[in-house]
Amino acid sequence: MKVVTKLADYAVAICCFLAVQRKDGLLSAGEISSAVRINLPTVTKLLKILASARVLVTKQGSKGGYMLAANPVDIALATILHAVDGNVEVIACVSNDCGVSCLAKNKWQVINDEVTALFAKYSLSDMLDLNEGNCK
Amino acid sequence: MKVVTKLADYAVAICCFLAVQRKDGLLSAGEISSAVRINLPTVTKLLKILASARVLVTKQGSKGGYMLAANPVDIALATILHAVDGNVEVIACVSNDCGVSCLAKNKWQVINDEVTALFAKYSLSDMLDLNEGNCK
DNA sequence: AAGTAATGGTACTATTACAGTACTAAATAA
DNA sequence: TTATTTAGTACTGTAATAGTACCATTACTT
Repeated sequence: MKVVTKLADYAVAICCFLAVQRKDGLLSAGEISSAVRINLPTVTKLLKILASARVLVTKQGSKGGYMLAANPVDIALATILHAVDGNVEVIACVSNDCGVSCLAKNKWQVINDEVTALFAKYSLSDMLDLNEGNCK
Repeated sequence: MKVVTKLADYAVAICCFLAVQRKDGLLSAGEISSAVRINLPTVTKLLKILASARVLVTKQGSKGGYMLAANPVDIALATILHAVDGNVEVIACVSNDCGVSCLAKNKWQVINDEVTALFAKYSLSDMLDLNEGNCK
Protein backbone atom coordinates (compact mmCIF):
# COMPACT_ATOMS: atom_id res chain seq x y z
CA MET A 1 0.00 0.00 0.00
CA LYS A 2 1.71 3.09 -1.24
CA VAL A 3 0.53 6.33 0.30
CA VAL A 4 2.74 9.12 -0.99
CA THR A 5 3.74 9.17 -4.65
CA LYS A 6 7.33 9.18 -5.80
CA LEU A 7 6.98 12.77 -6.98
CA ALA A 8 5.74 13.93 -3.59
CA ASP A 9 8.61 12.10 -1.96
CA TYR A 10 10.96 13.94 -4.32
CA ALA A 11 9.27 17.21 -3.43
CA VAL A 12 9.90 16.64 0.27
CA ALA A 13 13.51 15.78 -0.50
CA ILE A 14 13.90 19.00 -2.46
CA CYS A 15 12.42 21.05 0.35
CA CYS A 16 14.64 19.28 2.87
CA PHE A 17 17.65 20.16 0.78
CA LEU A 18 16.58 23.78 0.55
CA ALA A 19 16.16 23.80 4.30
CA VAL A 20 19.58 22.44 5.16
CA GLN A 21 21.72 23.97 2.42
CA ARG A 22 24.04 26.67 3.61
CA LYS A 23 23.94 29.24 0.88
CA ASP A 24 21.39 31.95 1.41
CA GLY A 25 19.24 33.24 -1.38
CA LEU A 26 18.03 31.62 -4.56
CA LEU A 27 19.11 28.36 -6.10
CA SER A 28 18.41 27.46 -9.72
CA ALA A 29 16.64 24.31 -10.80
CA GLY A 30 19.94 23.05 -12.18
CA GLU A 31 21.74 23.49 -8.89
CA ILE A 32 18.96 21.77 -6.99
CA SER A 33 18.83 18.93 -9.50
CA SER A 34 22.56 18.25 -9.09
CA ALA A 35 22.33 18.36 -5.33
CA VAL A 36 19.38 16.02 -4.87
CA ARG A 37 20.27 13.85 -7.88
CA ILE A 38 16.91 13.89 -9.56
CA ASN A 39 16.64 14.53 -13.30
CA LEU A 40 16.34 18.17 -14.19
CA PRO A 41 12.98 17.96 -16.00
CA THR A 42 11.42 16.28 -13.00
CA VAL A 43 12.93 18.73 -10.55
CA THR A 44 11.77 21.60 -12.74
CA LYS A 45 8.25 20.25 -12.79
CA LEU A 46 8.17 19.91 -9.03
CA LEU A 47 9.66 23.32 -8.39
CA LYS A 48 6.91 24.87 -10.50
CA ILE A 49 4.28 23.00 -8.53
CA LEU A 50 5.81 23.95 -5.19
CA ALA A 51 6.11 27.55 -6.30
CA SER A 52 2.47 27.85 -7.31
CA ALA A 53 1.52 26.31 -3.99
CA ARG A 54 3.54 29.07 -2.32
CA VAL A 55 5.83 26.62 -0.61
CA LEU A 56 8.69 28.22 -2.50
CA VAL A 57 9.26 31.77 -3.62
CA THR A 58 10.82 32.28 -7.00
CA LYS A 59 12.39 34.87 -9.13
CA GLN A 60 12.38 34.67 -12.88
CA GLY A 61 15.09 35.71 -15.26
CA SER A 62 18.82 35.53 -15.11
CA LYS A 63 20.09 34.86 -11.60
CA GLY A 64 16.60 33.75 -10.72
CA GLY A 65 15.77 30.62 -8.80
CA TYR A 66 13.91 29.20 -5.85
CA MET A 67 13.98 29.34 -2.07
CA LEU A 68 11.70 28.30 0.76
CA ALA A 69 8.87 30.73 1.30
CA ALA A 70 9.02 30.37 5.07
CA ASN A 71 11.04 29.00 7.93
CA PRO A 72 11.17 25.18 7.85
CA VAL A 73 9.42 25.15 11.21
CA ASP A 74 6.43 26.82 9.61
CA ILE A 75 6.11 24.60 6.55
CA ALA A 76 3.89 21.59 7.21
CA LEU A 77 4.63 18.28 5.56
CA ALA A 78 0.96 18.25 4.63
CA THR A 79 1.39 21.42 2.59
CA ILE A 80 4.09 19.87 0.43
CA LEU A 81 2.20 16.61 0.00
CA HIS A 82 -1.02 18.41 -0.81
CA ALA A 83 0.69 20.48 -3.49
CA VAL A 84 1.88 17.40 -5.34
CA ASP A 85 -0.61 14.64 -4.51
CA GLY A 86 -3.74 16.58 -3.65
CA ASN A 87 -6.01 15.98 -0.70
CA VAL A 88 -5.87 12.83 1.36
CA GLU A 89 -8.62 10.51 0.23
CA VAL A 90 -8.19 7.30 2.15
CA ILE A 91 -10.81 5.63 0.00
CA ALA A 92 -11.74 6.75 -3.48
CA CYS A 93 -15.02 8.47 -2.68
CA VAL A 94 -15.31 9.56 0.90
CA SER A 95 -17.78 12.28 0.12
CA ASN A 96 -19.73 10.80 -2.79
CA ASP A 97 -22.47 8.29 -2.94
CA CYS A 98 -20.41 5.30 -3.85
CA GLY A 99 -22.88 2.78 -2.51
CA VAL A 100 -20.50 -0.03 -1.93
CA SER A 101 -18.68 1.15 1.14
CA CYS A 102 -21.72 2.90 2.47
CA LEU A 103 -21.95 1.00 5.72
CA ALA A 104 -18.46 1.96 6.75
CA LYS A 105 -18.55 5.44 5.29
CA ASN A 106 -18.61 7.37 8.54
CA LYS A 107 -15.62 5.56 9.93
CA TRP A 108 -13.70 5.99 6.70
CA GLN A 109 -14.24 9.71 7.06
CA VAL A 110 -12.84 9.62 10.58
CA ILE A 111 -9.81 7.70 9.39
CA ASN A 112 -9.39 10.13 6.52
CA ASP A 113 -9.28 13.02 8.98
CA GLU A 114 -6.79 11.18 11.16
CA VAL A 115 -4.40 10.58 8.29
CA THR A 116 -4.74 14.19 7.22
CA ALA A 117 -3.95 15.34 10.75
CA LEU A 118 -0.96 13.07 10.89
CA PHE A 119 0.67 14.77 7.93
CA ALA A 120 -0.27 18.18 9.24
CA LYS A 121 1.47 17.72 12.57
CA TYR A 122 4.97 17.40 11.10
CA SER A 123 6.91 20.38 9.85
CA LEU A 124 9.75 20.40 7.38
CA SER A 125 12.19 20.83 10.25
CA ASP A 126 10.65 17.84 11.99
CA MET A 127 11.46 15.81 8.89
CA LEU A 128 15.11 16.78 9.24
CA ASP A 129 15.44 15.81 12.87
CA LEU A 130 18.39 13.47 12.79
CA ASN A 131 18.55 12.73 16.51
CA GLU A 132 16.91 9.36 16.20
CA GLY A 133 19.78 7.78 14.34
CA ASN A 134 21.89 8.66 11.41
CA CYS A 135 21.38 7.98 7.76
CA LYS A 136 23.71 5.52 6.12
CA MET B 1 -3.66 11.26 -2.60
CA LYS B 2 -5.28 7.88 -2.60
CA VAL B 3 -4.32 5.58 0.24
CA VAL B 4 -6.47 2.48 0.02
CA THR B 5 -7.14 0.89 -3.38
CA LYS B 6 -10.62 0.34 -4.74
CA LEU B 7 -10.21 -3.40 -4.30
CA ALA B 8 -9.32 -3.04 -0.63
CA ASP B 9 -12.30 -0.78 -0.17
CA TYR B 10 -14.45 -3.49 -1.78
CA ALA B 11 -12.89 -6.05 0.53
CA VAL B 12 -13.87 -4.04 3.57
CA ALA B 13 -17.38 -3.64 2.19
CA ILE B 14 -17.63 -7.39 1.68
CA CYS B 15 -16.47 -8.06 5.23
CA CYS B 16 -18.89 -5.47 6.56
CA PHE B 17 -21.69 -7.20 4.75
CA LEU B 18 -20.67 -10.57 6.14
CA ALA B 19 -20.62 -9.02 9.60
CA VAL B 20 -24.09 -7.53 9.47
CA GLN B 21 -25.97 -10.10 7.43
CA ARG B 22 -28.43 -12.16 9.37
CA LYS B 23 -28.11 -15.61 7.96
CA ASP B 24 -25.70 -17.82 9.80
CA GLY B 25 -23.28 -20.09 8.00
CA LEU B 26 -21.76 -19.90 4.57
CA LEU B 27 -22.62 -17.57 1.74
CA SER B 28 -21.55 -18.22 -1.84
CA ALA B 29 -19.63 -15.73 -3.95
CA GLY B 30 -22.76 -15.21 -6.02
CA GLU B 31 -24.89 -14.31 -3.03
CA ILE B 32 -22.27 -11.91 -1.75
CA SER B 33 -21.85 -10.34 -5.17
CA SER B 34 -25.58 -9.65 -5.44
CA ALA B 35 -25.73 -8.20 -1.97
CA VAL B 36 -22.82 -5.81 -2.21
CA ARG B 37 -23.35 -5.08 -5.90
CA ILE B 38 -19.85 -5.72 -7.12
CA ASN B 39 -19.23 -7.83 -10.22
CA LEU B 40 -18.92 -11.50 -9.50
CA PRO B 41 -15.39 -11.97 -10.93
CA THR B 42 -14.10 -9.17 -8.74
CA VAL B 43 -15.88 -10.45 -5.65
CA THR B 44 -14.57 -13.93 -6.35
CA LYS B 45 -11.05 -12.63 -6.61
CA LEU B 46 -11.31 -10.78 -3.32
CA LEU B 47 -12.91 -13.67 -1.49
CA LYS B 48 -9.99 -15.87 -2.52
CA ILE B 49 -7.55 -13.30 -1.23
CA LEU B 50 -9.41 -12.84 2.05
CA ALA B 51 -9.66 -16.59 2.49
CA SER B 52 -5.95 -17.19 2.02
CA ALA B 53 -5.30 -14.38 4.50
CA ARG B 54 -7.51 -16.28 6.96
CA VAL B 55 -9.93 -13.39 7.28
CA LEU B 56 -12.61 -15.71 5.94
CA VAL B 57 -13.13 -19.42 6.34
CA THR B 58 -14.35 -21.32 3.33
CA LYS B 59 -15.75 -24.60 2.28
CA GLN B 60 -15.34 -25.91 -1.22
CA GLY B 61 -17.83 -27.84 -3.28
CA SER B 62 -21.56 -27.73 -3.56
CA LYS B 63 -23.19 -25.72 -0.77
CA GLY B 64 -19.78 -24.29 -0.04
CA GLY B 65 -19.06 -20.63 0.53
CA TYR B 66 -17.49 -18.10 2.82
CA MET B 67 -17.95 -16.68 6.30
CA LEU B 68 -15.91 -14.50 8.64
CA ALA B 69 -13.20 -16.43 10.41
CA ALA B 70 -13.71 -14.53 13.66
CA ASN B 71 -15.94 -12.15 15.51
CA PRO B 72 -16.00 -8.71 13.84
CA VAL B 73 -14.58 -7.26 17.05
CA ASP B 74 -11.49 -9.37 16.58
CA ILE B 75 -10.84 -8.59 12.91
CA ALA B 76 -8.64 -5.54 12.48
CA LEU B 77 -9.16 -3.22 9.56
CA ALA B 78 -5.42 -3.48 9.04
CA THR B 79 -5.71 -7.23 8.47
CA ILE B 80 -8.14 -6.76 5.61
CA LEU B 81 -6.17 -3.92 4.05
CA HIS B 82 -2.94 -5.83 4.37
CA ALA B 83 -4.42 -8.86 2.64
CA VAL B 84 -5.38 -6.84 -0.43
CA ASP B 85 -2.93 -3.94 -0.59
CA GLY B 86 0.08 -5.27 1.28
CA ASN B 87 2.07 -3.47 3.91
CA VAL B 88 1.78 0.24 4.47
CA GLU B 89 4.69 1.94 2.74
CA VAL B 90 4.15 5.64 3.12
CA ILE B 91 6.98 6.32 0.72
CA ALA B 92 8.22 3.89 -1.89
CA CYS B 93 11.33 2.69 -0.13
CA VAL B 94 11.29 3.21 3.59
CA SER B 95 13.75 0.45 4.23
CA ASN B 96 16.00 0.61 1.18
CA ASP B 97 18.80 2.88 0.24
CA CYS B 98 16.88 5.21 -1.98
CA GLY B 99 19.30 8.09 -1.57
CA VAL B 100 16.95 10.87 -2.44
CA SER B 101 14.82 11.05 0.65
CA CYS B 102 17.66 10.04 2.87
CA LEU B 103 17.64 13.12 5.05
CA ALA B 104 14.04 12.61 6.04
CA LYS B 105 14.19 8.85 6.15
CA ASN B 106 13.91 8.41 9.90
CA LYS B 107 10.84 10.57 10.13
CA TRP B 108 9.22 8.81 7.20
CA GLN B 109 9.65 5.59 9.12
CA VAL B 110 7.93 7.09 12.15
CA ILE B 111 5.07 8.28 9.99
CA ASN B 112 4.87 4.89 8.37
CA ASP B 113 4.46 3.27 11.76
CA GLU B 114 1.81 5.78 12.76
CA VAL B 115 -0.28 5.11 9.68
CA THR B 116 0.09 1.38 10.25
CA ALA B 117 -1.04 1.78 13.85
CA LEU B 118 -3.99 3.84 12.76
CA PHE B 119 -5.39 1.04 10.62
CA ALA B 120 -4.63 -1.49 13.31
CA LYS B 121 -6.68 0.24 15.96
CA TYR B 122 -10.01 -0.16 14.18
CA SER B 123 -11.88 -3.42 14.09
CA LEU B 124 -14.46 -4.51 11.59
CA SER B 125 -17.19 -3.78 14.13
CA ASP B 126 -15.77 -0.29 14.61
CA MET B 127 -16.24 0.28 10.89
CA LEU B 128 -19.91 -0.57 11.27
CA ASP B 129 -20.59 1.79 14.12
CA LEU B 130 -23.46 3.85 12.75
CA ASN B 131 -23.97 6.07 15.77
CA GLU B 132 -22.26 9.05 14.23
CA GLY B 133 -24.93 9.67 11.66
CA ASN B 134 -26.71 7.64 9.09
CA CYS B 135 -25.73 6.79 5.57
CA LYS B 136 -27.74 8.37 2.74
C1' DA C 1 18.65 47.55 -26.59
C1' DA C 2 20.10 42.94 -27.26
C1' DG C 3 21.51 38.69 -25.59
C1' DT C 4 21.45 35.29 -22.18
C1' DA C 5 19.86 32.72 -18.33
C1' DA C 6 16.39 31.53 -15.80
C1' DT C 7 11.34 30.38 -14.55
C1' DG C 8 6.03 29.68 -16.13
C1' DG C 9 2.67 27.18 -18.41
C1' DT C 10 0.97 23.60 -20.99
C1' DA C 11 0.68 19.55 -23.48
C1' DC C 12 2.41 15.25 -24.73
C1' DT C 13 4.38 10.35 -24.24
C1' DA C 14 5.87 6.27 -21.86
C1' DT C 15 5.56 3.35 -18.11
C1' DT C 16 3.68 1.14 -14.42
C1' DA C 17 0.23 -0.36 -11.32
C1' DC C 18 -4.47 -1.34 -10.74
C1' DA C 19 -8.83 -3.39 -12.01
C1' DG C 20 -11.16 -6.70 -14.10
C1' DT C 21 -11.61 -11.26 -16.73
C1' DA C 22 -10.94 -16.04 -18.13
C1' DC C 23 -9.72 -20.65 -17.68
C1' DT C 24 -8.64 -25.03 -15.62
C1' DA C 25 -8.23 -27.85 -11.41
C1' DA C 26 -10.00 -29.54 -7.10
C1' DA C 27 -13.46 -30.48 -3.68
C1' DT C 28 -18.02 -31.76 -1.89
C1' DA C 29 -22.97 -32.75 -1.69
C1' DA C 30 -26.81 -35.13 -3.62
C1' DT D 1 -21.47 -39.30 -11.36
C1' DT D 2 -23.00 -34.94 -11.97
C1' DA D 3 -23.83 -30.30 -10.48
C1' DT D 4 -22.08 -26.72 -7.76
C1' DT D 5 -18.78 -24.08 -5.80
C1' DT D 6 -14.12 -22.68 -4.39
C1' DA D 7 -8.64 -22.60 -5.62
C1' DG D 8 -5.10 -21.11 -8.30
C1' DT D 9 -3.02 -18.81 -11.92
C1' DA D 10 -2.40 -16.16 -15.78
C1' DC D 11 -3.91 -12.81 -18.86
C1' DT D 12 -5.84 -8.22 -20.70
C1' DG D 13 -7.60 -3.57 -20.58
C1' DT D 14 -7.53 0.84 -18.39
C1' DA D 15 -6.12 4.62 -15.77
C1' DA D 16 -2.88 7.09 -13.10
C1' DT D 17 1.80 8.29 -12.49
C1' DA D 18 6.30 9.65 -14.09
C1' DG D 19 8.93 11.79 -17.15
C1' DT D 20 9.80 14.88 -21.34
C1' DA D 21 9.46 18.70 -24.60
C1' DC D 22 8.25 23.05 -26.16
C1' DC D 23 7.41 27.83 -26.25
C1' DA D 24 6.37 32.07 -23.58
C1' DT D 25 7.85 35.25 -20.14
C1' DT D 26 10.92 37.64 -17.11
C1' DA D 27 14.99 40.07 -15.74
C1' DC D 28 19.98 40.62 -15.29
C1' DT D 29 24.17 41.97 -17.84
C1' DT D 30 26.75 44.12 -21.13
